[in-house]
Amino acid sequence: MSGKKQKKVDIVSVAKAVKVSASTVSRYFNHPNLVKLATRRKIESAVRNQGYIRNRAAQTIHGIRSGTIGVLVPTLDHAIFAEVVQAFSDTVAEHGFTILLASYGYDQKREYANLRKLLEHRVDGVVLTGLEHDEAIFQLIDSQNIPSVLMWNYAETSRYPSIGADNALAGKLIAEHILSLGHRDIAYMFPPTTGNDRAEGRRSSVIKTLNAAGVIVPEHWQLTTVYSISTSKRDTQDLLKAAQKPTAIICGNDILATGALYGATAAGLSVPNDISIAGIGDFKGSSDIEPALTTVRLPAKRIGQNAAITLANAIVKPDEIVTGTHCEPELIIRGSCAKI
Amino acid sequence: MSGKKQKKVDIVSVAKAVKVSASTVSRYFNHPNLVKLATRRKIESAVRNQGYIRNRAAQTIHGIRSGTIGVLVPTLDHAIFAEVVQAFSDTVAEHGFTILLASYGYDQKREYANLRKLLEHRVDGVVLTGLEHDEAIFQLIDSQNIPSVLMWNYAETSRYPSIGADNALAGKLIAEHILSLGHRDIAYMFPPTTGNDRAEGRRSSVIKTLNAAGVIVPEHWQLTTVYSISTSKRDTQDLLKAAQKPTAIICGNDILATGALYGATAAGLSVPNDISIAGIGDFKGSSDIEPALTTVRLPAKRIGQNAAITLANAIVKPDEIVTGTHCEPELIIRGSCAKI
DNA sequence: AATAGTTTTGCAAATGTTTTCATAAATTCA
DNA sequence: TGAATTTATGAAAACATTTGCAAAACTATT
Repeated sequence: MSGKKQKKVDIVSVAKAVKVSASTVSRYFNHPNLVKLATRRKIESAVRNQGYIRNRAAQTIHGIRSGTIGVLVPTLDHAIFAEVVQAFSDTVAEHGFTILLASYGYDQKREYANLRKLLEHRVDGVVLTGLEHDEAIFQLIDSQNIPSVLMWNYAETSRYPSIGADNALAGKLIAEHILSLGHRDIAYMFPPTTGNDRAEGRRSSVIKTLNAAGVIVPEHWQLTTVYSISTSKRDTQDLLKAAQKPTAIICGNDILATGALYGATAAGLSVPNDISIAGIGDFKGSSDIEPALTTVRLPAKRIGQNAAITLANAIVKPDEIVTGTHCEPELIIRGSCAKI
Repeated sequence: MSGKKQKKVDIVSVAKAVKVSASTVSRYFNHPNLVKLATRRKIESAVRNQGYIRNRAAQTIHGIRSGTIGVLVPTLDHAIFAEVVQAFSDTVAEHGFTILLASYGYDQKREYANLRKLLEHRVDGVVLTGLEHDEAIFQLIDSQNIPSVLMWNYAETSRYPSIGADNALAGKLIAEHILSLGHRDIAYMFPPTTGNDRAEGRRSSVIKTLNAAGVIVPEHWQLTTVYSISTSKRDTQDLLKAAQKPTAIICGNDILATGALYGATAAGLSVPNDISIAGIGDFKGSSDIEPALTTVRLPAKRIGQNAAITLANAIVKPDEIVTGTHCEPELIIRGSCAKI
């Protein structure tokens, strides 16, 4: 398009322009202090007006780091994952890495296939979402011996260092809070938990905490509801049609809780006077809804940042041992729950 | 870790195991029909038990496509961008591409720097978000002559083919709707529009449409509010304290509209009886809120998919000319607006 | 069994860098 | 001013592949 003939511009063409060897140009980029200031200046200007851009691919085959980190998430389409990825990406960018992102829609086969793709690109490290993955995935990563961390959930003994919140603790916090408000007739609503260790951790710990306090949730108050405001709204309305109503509903995440809130209102109940509703997550918007949602904050941003720092560090200092970090969930008391 | 000594596994080690040359193994991957079935079988098994993973970097320096597409978004932290990226990523994945993602927080300097990074990785194509970018960005892309598309907004004459919704049309649709309901005392609320051609397009077209109908919005009803439910809630409350109240508020996006809805309710007004509130975007949740939000749908998923198809096609068929696509915005009438 | 044609394979060069080693140039010091 | 250092540069090998060309190994045909 432009007047200049589209000549291939590489390190050699830059070198030629400066009348210097390719090695020197290479050094200009990688060990600038080894090249004389005057030469550096000349190279700089040649680079500029040829529009030369370094070729990471060519560097990578020397065993030099690719400068990419593979990120595997189930989906970006949940605000909370988007937030984690955003924080992760920003933070690794500060360390000079770019992320290769792949999402697998909770499908293990796709997760494995995506991981292979990332490895073909010789990513310097990998982040997985959640603690549990197909054994084949772990083995594949092991075989490439590149650093890897698990983000979002935390457990002291996970296959790789984990950076995240302890979901069981989150469940415990909210259950204890509801109990402390005097509730005994409690319903709960969780998303389907197969292949989703995060939701499952919360769920079982809510149940355990309630049971420990002597509260047994009758079967028809144990709802399983897909991740959607409209579905949880409908399910809540149905639940509240019965003569026997719970005085509180614990929801597995804030989306479900938002739906439950709408559902309760639609059923003619006042929140929190007639019924208390609690979520888990503290999603964006949860504090703005009317009444504001009592929930447990899972610090997405902090998790993303910490995971990024941990992984970036593991990459540049391969000999240090890598440890996980617990990003504590925190009970956030707002208006949607009240004393009975 | 395993018993096998961590031998470097490359195409050569696979070749050795099969007693065949590296070329043949290479062909096994790239032109399988050129290698005898029996040999193919043997290679396959060697690949499997050595755990060989192809090295895209080594291919890439031969001018072969890298199989990556660079995606530049202002942020992932708005549901709507996350949705676009998700759809884009899923769709290009079907064509064998992986995305290199970089976000720049609406900062042009960072956008440029990120673009350079992506180019260093020799992405096969680039998507930018929105129509307007620094001239340096366009020039950089031009100089590398790789295909590029603009996504999210649509304009017939954009620097690169654009795939998205016409934001001016979206603004027109909602303004016309509000006018058609008989409103004349109209306020509007937009995010700061500097460096955000999307919001600006909507804003000016709302103003134009209102003016054309003889409606002039007084200065104190022209609100500029940052993208946040709580801020727009507060601003709306303030606005509605005055004796003179508008009968409708047009909001630049659904987040602001949601806040406005809360604000109106908090100010003791009933929506839509006392005041109508309209948004733009049709974000997830907009249909679930009470009352459900009247808005204009910007088909994020469709945009992402179309952008992906367009770019993937431009990459594999470099000679075809590439055209943009308008993904029509659509007026969605729900409960938050009523006849005056 | 010889020839012609086809299919399969290997050799070697090429890709764009980095790095080691050696040499040349510049600087310091006596 | 020359030797001893130090600093700056270049030549060539290396990295993991792909590919054009030519040779080898088959098949088919007579």
